Amino acid sequence: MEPEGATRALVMSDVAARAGVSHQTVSRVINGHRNVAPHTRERVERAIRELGYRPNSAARALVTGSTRTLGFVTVNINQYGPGQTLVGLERAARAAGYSLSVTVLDEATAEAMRDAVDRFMAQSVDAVLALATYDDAVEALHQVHTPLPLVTVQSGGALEAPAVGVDQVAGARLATRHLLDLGHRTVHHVTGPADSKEARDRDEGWRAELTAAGAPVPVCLHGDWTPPSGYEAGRRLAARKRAGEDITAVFVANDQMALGLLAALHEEGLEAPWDVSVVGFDDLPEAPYLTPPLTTVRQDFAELGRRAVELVLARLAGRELHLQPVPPVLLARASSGPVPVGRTPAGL
Amino acid sequence: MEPEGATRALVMSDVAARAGVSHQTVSRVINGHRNVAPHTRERVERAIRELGYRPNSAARALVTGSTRTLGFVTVNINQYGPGQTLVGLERAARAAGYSLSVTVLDEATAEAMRDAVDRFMAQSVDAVLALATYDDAVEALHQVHTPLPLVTVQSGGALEAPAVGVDQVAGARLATRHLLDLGHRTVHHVTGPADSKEARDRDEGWRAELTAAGAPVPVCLHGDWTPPSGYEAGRRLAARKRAGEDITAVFVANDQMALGLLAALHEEGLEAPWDVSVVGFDDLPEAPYLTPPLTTVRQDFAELGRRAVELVLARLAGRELHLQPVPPVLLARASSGPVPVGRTPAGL
DNA sequence: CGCCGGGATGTTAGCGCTAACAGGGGCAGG
DNA sequence: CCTGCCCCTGTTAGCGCTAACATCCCGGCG
Repeated sequence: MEPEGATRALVMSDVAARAGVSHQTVSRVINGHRNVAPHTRERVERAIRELGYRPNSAARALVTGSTRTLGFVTVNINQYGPGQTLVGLERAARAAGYSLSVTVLDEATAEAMRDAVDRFMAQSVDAVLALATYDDAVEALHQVHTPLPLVTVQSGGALEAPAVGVDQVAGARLATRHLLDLGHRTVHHVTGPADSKEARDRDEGWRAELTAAGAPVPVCLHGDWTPPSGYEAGRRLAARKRAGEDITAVFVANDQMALGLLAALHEEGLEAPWDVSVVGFDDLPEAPYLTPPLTTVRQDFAELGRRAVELVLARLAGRELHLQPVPPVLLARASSGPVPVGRTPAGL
Repeated sequence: MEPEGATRALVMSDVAARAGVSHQTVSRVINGHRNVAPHTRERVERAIRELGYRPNSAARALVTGSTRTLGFVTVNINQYGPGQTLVGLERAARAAGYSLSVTVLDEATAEAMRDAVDRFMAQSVDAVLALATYDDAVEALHQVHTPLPLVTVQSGGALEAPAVGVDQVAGARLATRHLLDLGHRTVHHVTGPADSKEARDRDEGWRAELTAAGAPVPVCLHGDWTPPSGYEAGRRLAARKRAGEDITAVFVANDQMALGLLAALHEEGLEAPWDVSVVGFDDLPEAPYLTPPLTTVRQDFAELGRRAVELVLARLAGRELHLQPVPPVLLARASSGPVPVGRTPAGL
């Protein structure tokens, strides 16, 4: 047993010498080639173990052309969705024997995106995964002429590149349907930023469900995913309600804004679900503990990550693969209830 | 102008040929060596630009022994702190010309940690950054005999390895002091998980401040960072208060638990700050929009990331560097107020 | 008995880059 | 005008690995 504190880096020929074979045989063992005698294989494996040898990945990458690294670029990881997507992706990549190199964009501009992909190329990652919900980012991705396989996540198919995502439209319909089922005449909507495909998809789903139900489609309010913007929307909504507008249900495009909205409503003396029902999107860990617990739509990020990696590996293997969007799930909690007319909640 | 759609990867000698120099001169230009005639340098640079050439990082890594990649290993990135730390780190690493390879541990066990570091070694990253707030992780880090420079983040100096962190003790003292200054006789505390150094540091800071002020040190409640555990603590606290215990102020070890606690209190008919003052830790984006807006302690993760990278680069350069912990900041909001005796809040 | 085929192993040639040394031309000083 | 030095540039030799080819040995068959 060799002491593991190596003064000099171990190389393949050290293993070869110890096993009494050529370095090429060691290489064959490591790469699992057949045509190695069982006896030899075992001796080599023992030598590797005893020495604690690790193949040099740079040398390997140089000759094979693959670094077994995936690049992931995203914006705004401080939001729940991107963060969870990262976790899901990393887990899936690791399971497949790949490392994940991460870039967090400061801003969702075309230039920043191009720069990030550029860095990935320089780093010679095998493929790039991009969380591209913002149009700027998507556009930048369009412009990047790269021989690298590219898979976009949550881009809503806005790009011809292979993509995976959670079905945002379906999620929004779920939320809207839920409120309609509760007896609300219609549902108001607070959107995410207009340049986000995700936000537009949720808007579209909301609109579609309303139309399908023959409900009027109210003018919607606009936010930017952040709690302050939800707060602002809440104030405006409260004012409109006080002015006599018939507002009983609101679908907010994400939980963070819903939280801000709830706070504003509360300040204005309006309480969910009694005065107005509120549904969010994302299912933050905090959602069940808001006042009131927030009804919301959950996205399965682990599954999303798994599919993204699956897709990228398929492309790497030259296979074409088409994946259906991941279906979201509605979680009904206390923030949504029947229409406020003094009756106790009855329906569902 | 060459068309950039390359059928074959560009190599250094392509650039050399175009610029009419040897590949070594190209190398010199790329690596910013002096002793290159301005005229030549410019011609080479133009050729690089026109061809869109990018040096092959694997070849470079092979010969220099450096991949210019940093490995970052963390647990539980779905929490705000780790996520923000990642962002800060990535930003700082990128600014220094390094890439960040990320591993998210499924569980904070020694084995998982060892495995992660192992992978990093195989990947030949230049150094490893570890977010090691859990004892298991710290212990694992102890056991990992690696020639790789290792810098721990938020480990509270529990390891002899160089470390950076936000001063948790100071943050907890800030929170406690704030409540004491408001006139509370003492401050109760909901801790994080016992095997987290961060949690213990906050506990220690709370205890120290109380002792320094000559205030009694109540038995504390235990949570695990999650909203449900905070909720649970809130219920118990409410019960104790109803049972006649003198509870007027609570310092909760993080915002997520504080949120759960607030919800439980609300359910029990207790409202902050009227019935009890609550202070959290982290400053989630949601904190200002809770009901009531949460007083909390903010950690500067961007700065933390910067220092971590600074430290790791110093070690890589052979310099020894000792950095002071990053000071946290208290943000007083509506969830904390004077002792409840029927008076309206006055001070601050 | 010699030849052939195929499995096991060794040898050689790069992958694309940087480091170390070699050369060559200009300018100052003798 | 030559020497010597310095600045610039080119040439050569690897980094550690894998792929392709060469070699060897063995058994089977004509």
